[in-house]
Amino acid sequence: MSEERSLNFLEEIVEADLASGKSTQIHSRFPPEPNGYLHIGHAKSICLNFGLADAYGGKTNLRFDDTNPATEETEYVESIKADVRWLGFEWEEEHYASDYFGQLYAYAVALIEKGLAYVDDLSAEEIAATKGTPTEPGKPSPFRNRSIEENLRLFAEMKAGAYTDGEKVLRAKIDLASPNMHMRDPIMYRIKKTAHHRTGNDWCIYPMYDFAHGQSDSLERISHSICTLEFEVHRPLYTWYIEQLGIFPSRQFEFARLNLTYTVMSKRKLLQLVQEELVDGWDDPRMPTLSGLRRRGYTPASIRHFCDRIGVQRRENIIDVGLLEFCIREDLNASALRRMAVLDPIKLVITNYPEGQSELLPAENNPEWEDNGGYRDLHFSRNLWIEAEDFMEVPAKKWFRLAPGTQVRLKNAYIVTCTGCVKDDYGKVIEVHCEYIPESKSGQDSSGIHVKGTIHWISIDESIDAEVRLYDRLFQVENPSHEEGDFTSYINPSSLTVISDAKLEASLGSAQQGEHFQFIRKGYFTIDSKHAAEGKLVFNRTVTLKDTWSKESKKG
RNA sequence: UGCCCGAUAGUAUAAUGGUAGUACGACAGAUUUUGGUUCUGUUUGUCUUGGUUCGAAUCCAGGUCGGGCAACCA
Repeated sequence: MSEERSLNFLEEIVEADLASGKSTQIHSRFPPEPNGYLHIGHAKSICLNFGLADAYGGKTNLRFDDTNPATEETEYVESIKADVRWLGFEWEEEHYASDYFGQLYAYAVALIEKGLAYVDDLSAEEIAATKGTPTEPGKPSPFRNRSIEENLRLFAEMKAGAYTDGEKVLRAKIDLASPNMHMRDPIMYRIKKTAHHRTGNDWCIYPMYDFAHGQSDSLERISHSICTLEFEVHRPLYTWYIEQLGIFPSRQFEFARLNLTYTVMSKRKLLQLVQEELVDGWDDPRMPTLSGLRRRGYTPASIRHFCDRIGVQRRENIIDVGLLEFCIREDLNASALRRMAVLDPIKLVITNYPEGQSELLPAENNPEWEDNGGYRDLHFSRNLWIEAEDFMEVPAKKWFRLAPGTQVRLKNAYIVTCTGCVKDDYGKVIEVHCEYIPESKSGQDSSGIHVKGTIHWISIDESIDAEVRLYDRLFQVENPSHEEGDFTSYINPSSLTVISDAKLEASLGSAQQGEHFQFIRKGYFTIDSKHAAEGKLVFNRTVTLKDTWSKESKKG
């Protein structure tokens, strides 16, 4: 965070609250529901909550909003905790809304005793039908005026399991004519005879989110409860419960959720992609989940920087995924080791380099570092692999690479002059020929020749094989959710390309999971945590390098 | 035809009644043994109509457009 950076609206609120004494300490919380994996939209919320507390000397809790046992699982709890830690944050206290079930039940009883809640026997359909519409008031349930004693008895019976799912609910008695639909006698408790991931079969009634969230914040003394915009209309209800119960007044502030181009961000849609096997699980490297980004090779720092840069406001937004890519390139450019890898190999024969001869040439590990990050030795010989796309028999305009008669430098080695190529019976180029210039050796070049192009290469004798997985954006359109029809019909059919026979420099044979490499001129890569196995190297492409040539070549 | 929220370059985000700035992108150039990095420059913006004011992106009013709200989901 740079010093001259201006405050975002949440920081302004916090500073004002601290200055006025409204808050003495900032206490925030990240409140996920354990029913799915965290995605980059959650990262925005995490960075906001933890960042705010951090900046003002406060603390942040992790609280699982686990009030719906039907969809929640311990597996998700574990993945969420791992993802938050991976992102680089550690919470002060770990809580579960389910820890408050007893307290919440007591709160409900208190509201019944104040005549502010009643047990309703209407079915879900009947309640919906009598709720009215945004322009018409709702109609009271025939059970709305039950006595406090009867409500107390019925609610206790609900808790004791005397009724079946859906047979009765507990409703707050507020205002059926409210223009805010959430105030039209909202449901507080429903019967669900379902085992809960933490409380097992202790309960058969569960509080609704609206009856749990605000009180949970209050119980934890959360000073600033920040959430996304869609909960804005819930705020009056949240406040109503707090006031009627006379408990600590946490205050809620809403911000606009993150949207990213060429992907989807709703848990429902992400779940659909997983269930329909349109992707390889929640951690598919094309997914915007934190586990997917991690497997893809994104670093926690790059995601944190991204969240810093996108800012926070209350207006709907869609961030260009190019900004995320900029952030990871920025990070990896500074940290990743440079290595040579040929993804689409074609043979290059240096016809004037003696058969059987070879030499070791030093290559820098990272030109951004002091001393270039040290050097490793590259094996050089007569027969090399080069990238097929680095040769054009009929060169394009502004072509700096190999074509009959042109000169290029082989990175860290010699300048070569292309003398021609060999084709198969179908006219496909299968071999490129060239002659090297001995006095142009890298680091001791006395040739005086300046070439525009430099290409990467691998000595055929010393190369190793690997599978390389190239990823592109998952969707073909900027905003799949805004298109006609099912969003899955906009999936990019070439979002994954698997190369089974890439040629890598030998040093990559010892690559470890979690290490990041720049394959020179090709992009940033990391070991795939899922497909790599003993004796089988598999790399994921995190992101390509910025490619001004591809733009230039498209100009025609 | 209800209620709530919002509207600043292509995308985000500042300017808090006083010179519309920054980032990413795009474009042009320099440097470069990665068509990478780095550096320099250029381009594009206050939704609209009124009002208040010496002065409005900012305050007020009307309009337009966008988002949200009628789950026993969160």
